[in-house]
Amino acid sequence: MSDSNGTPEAVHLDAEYGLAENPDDHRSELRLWLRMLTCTTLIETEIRKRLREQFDTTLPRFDMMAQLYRTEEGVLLGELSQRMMVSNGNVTGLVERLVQEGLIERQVSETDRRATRVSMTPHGRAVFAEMAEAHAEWISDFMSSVSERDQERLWSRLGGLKASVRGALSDQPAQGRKASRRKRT
Amino acid sequence: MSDSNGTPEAVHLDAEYGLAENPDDHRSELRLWLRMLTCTTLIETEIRKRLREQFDTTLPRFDMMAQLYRTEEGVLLGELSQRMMVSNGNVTGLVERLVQEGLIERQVSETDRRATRVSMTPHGRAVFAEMAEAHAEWISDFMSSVSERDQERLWSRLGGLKASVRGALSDQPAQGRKASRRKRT
DNA sequence: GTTGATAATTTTAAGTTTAAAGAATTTACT
DNA sequence: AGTAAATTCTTTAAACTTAAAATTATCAAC
Repeated sequence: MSDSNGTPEAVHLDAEYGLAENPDDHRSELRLWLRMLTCTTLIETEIRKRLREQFDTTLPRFDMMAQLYRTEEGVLLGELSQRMMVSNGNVTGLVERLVQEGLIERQVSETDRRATRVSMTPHGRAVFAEMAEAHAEWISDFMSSVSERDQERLWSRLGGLKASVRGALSDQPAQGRKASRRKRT
Repeated sequence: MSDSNGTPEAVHLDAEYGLAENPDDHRSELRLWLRMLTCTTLIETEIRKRLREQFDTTLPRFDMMAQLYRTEEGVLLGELSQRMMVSNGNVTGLVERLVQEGLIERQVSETDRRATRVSMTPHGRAVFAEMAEAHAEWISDFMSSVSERDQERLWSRLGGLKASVRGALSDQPAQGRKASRRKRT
């Protein structure tokens, strides 16, 4: 099995290694799960590498800026935590580093002094716009062999999967939050 | 918009927040990418939580044990790094912790004293078998609203995506490894 | 006006993760 | 046989990440 210059094709190991040999040992859900993990990790690893090499930044910082870029009026930290799907403590640290780089800024909420709203500085916007363009090109390139139609189908079916997961999680007993407060008539 | 007991449905924020409002600002590839991220993060977060609560362990440790479980004769550290899709340095640390827990053990390779092979202890196997069963049930439950047919389609199309990504990455210029060495006739 | 429950974020301790440098070993070349 | 290059893993420094406790603030109930 050779590529065009006669050398053996690279053999890639990843999270799916060894599944094909024992197909009955693994339910289809598990194989699907490992494939999702493999695909996202593959892409993430390459994005991380290119962000470091070309923009001297990290993937979590890029992710935070991406969320802030989409909301010009700024985002509360709690909301940022949810949108980035990371813990509050992690957000605090990331914000600190981006503030130090002059890319974002904090404002204490005028209506609730516990809350902090974070937004991008003009400088941050300019820097991010450049990274975002490159990032979009990379993603496009990664998916260049997948037809628009297949991408659309994947997007749609992953939406079904997402709803299934959300549904399964919401059937869990609530952990004593919000549901019992605010009894106002 | 209410669920069955009349309260408003929970509103979930995640990495896809804000995309629908500006569909033209984002290529389909980007939306697909963010959906993939959202799905995998959603599932990972819940698995992590249950592993901690029910088995007092962490997701990376579980992942390492899952790879070792599939290969009874043990795995070299470099190969483990590839199969787990994490760096060599990370693997070293994780191995150390699992060795300390008595779940896995190291053997220096007889044929190459640089290399270390890692395998599960009998105790580790027993512990992992239990976790693996629960884990498979969880994944099944998460995907319970997705038909077998749709899972099959997702698996297949994600395979196409994976190949596309691999292809895009292999078109990158090699970084001076193996390819330029070994001129032997 | 006071109080207890809740909310929003920070801090803490621990684990994970990366990239790069270092050490020991192996392999290829001369 | 000697040497240079490559390999395999460990160590290091820094960043990220989590869960839980702590701190500060808000708000509904009384």
